Amino acid sequence: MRRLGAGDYSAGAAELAPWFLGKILCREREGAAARLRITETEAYCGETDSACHARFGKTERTKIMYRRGGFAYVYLCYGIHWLLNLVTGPEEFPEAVLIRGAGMWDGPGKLTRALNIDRGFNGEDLTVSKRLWLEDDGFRPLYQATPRIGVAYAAPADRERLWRFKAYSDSPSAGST
DNA sequence: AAAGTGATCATG
DNA sequence: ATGATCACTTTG
Repeated sequence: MRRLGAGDYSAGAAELAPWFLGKILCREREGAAARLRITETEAYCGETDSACHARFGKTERTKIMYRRGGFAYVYLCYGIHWLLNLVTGPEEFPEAVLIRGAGMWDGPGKLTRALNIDRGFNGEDLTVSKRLWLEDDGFRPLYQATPRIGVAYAAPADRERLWRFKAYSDSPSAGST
């Protein structure tokens, strides 16, 4: 069991999104740590990705995406849901991976609701945080890649990219090594 | 199928 | 200051 460090977040989002599948999302509160295996992710890849929040450049909201990988990017979606993203890549490359499902929760909004993750986690450094981090226990699930959800506004080429990754199983016994 | 919800961003 | 937009969820 190993906490992910800055080096683990240094590749691009499209490469890391499937790699995050099977990693363990750890949320500590009131002395107890919830550990949920990540089952679904999506990659958002920089200013040239017309589905990415950074498509209009660096703003107050997106500036966290321009930091080095390993920070959390948390934003409010549709006025209701806080969505958790993992910033990836080197400084000044605004890429991030949306966590769409983990453990028993499918849906990015349900997950953050269950874990009490809100705007207070935006900018959290997951490589050192005492309340939110990722661990690797070696499990690598099989997965399928599909187009991303909810990006109808993006250019056709970006809509079609297979940047959504879903594990077939969150149980080590049913997956590969 | 469609509403509910409010931060964010562009415009004035 | 105002209006359009939106990486979702729930209800019918």
